[in-house]
Amino acid sequence: MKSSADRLAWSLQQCIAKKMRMTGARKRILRFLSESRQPVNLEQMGRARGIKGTCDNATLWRTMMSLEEFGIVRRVSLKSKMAHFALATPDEHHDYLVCQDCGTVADLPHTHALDALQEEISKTKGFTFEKHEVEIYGTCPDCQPAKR
Amino acid sequence: MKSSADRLAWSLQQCIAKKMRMTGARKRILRFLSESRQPVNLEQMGRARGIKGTCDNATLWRTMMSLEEFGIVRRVSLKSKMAHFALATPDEHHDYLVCQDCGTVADLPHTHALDALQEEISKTKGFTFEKHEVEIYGTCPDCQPAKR
DNA sequence: GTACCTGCAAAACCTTTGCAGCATC
DNA sequence: GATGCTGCAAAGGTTTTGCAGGTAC
Repeated sequence: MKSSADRLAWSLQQCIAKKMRMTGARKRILRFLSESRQPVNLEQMGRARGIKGTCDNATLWRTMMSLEEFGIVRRVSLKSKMAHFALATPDEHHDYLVCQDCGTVADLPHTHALDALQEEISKTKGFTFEKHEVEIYGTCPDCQPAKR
Repeated sequence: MKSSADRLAWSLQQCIAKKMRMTGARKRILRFLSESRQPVNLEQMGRARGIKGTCDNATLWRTMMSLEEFGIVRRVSLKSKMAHFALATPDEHHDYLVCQDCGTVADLPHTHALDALQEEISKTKGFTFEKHEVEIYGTCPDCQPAKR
């Protein structure tokens, strides 16, 4: 797992490489995304310390659209009404385990079983997974009825 | 794979069990869902032969909400702006393979690799998968650049 | 007859766009 | 100084709700 500082540095560097202007709003947004270990939605971003009151909603959106277009963030669905975003740093997991009851999102670490699954899908379906994304919905430990 | 008739019979039976009133609109909706092998959205449902002109959008929505609440249909995210729904018949796959380029949805048949993945997640994360759902995003054969 | 369902209409909500002014390069 | 970014405001599209009337049980 990369540090927030590493993630921030990576995203800033990407923006420069893509010739995006480094404005105050963008720095604040990238800082927040770097520190967010789970996908966040616009409302969370708008309320965040360091962003609140400094950035219009339209700007937030347009910024996220640009960042997504350049591959710096990913849009994650998560069965939510609102769009969620997460930094698209390389060499980090981008797969999610979502509780169908409470909506908690957990990381889905890369495992051998996942590789095997993708390989099997590639063989049978012809799909490729360069920029794959997996969302698995189940029931988290906290939401499982206490059986005994 | 169950026949459409089987799927329809199951859904009708579920509605009866849940004491939902069997109105004309609901029968038409269930028929359409039974015949749909891919998740469908409200717009598709509203345009479908057998539904078009006979059912208000608000009714469609409220019906889907009821059906979802009773576990008769599932809401599927599919990274689409619009909500998609699919019949939640037992003993059928409810996993999807989505193309990140064209949005095509393919079935993800149950494989041993998927079982292995879930087992591994259960062990390491404590998630259970009674009503699991998996969405995997990759690139379908048609959208892969022709390499040679 | 009662409880639930439906259509119509309008509201609520998230997302998108236009435009004039401003900041970055 | 030119280009791209921002805020404000308003439009667009999907989802949600209220209410009066109708339908299944």
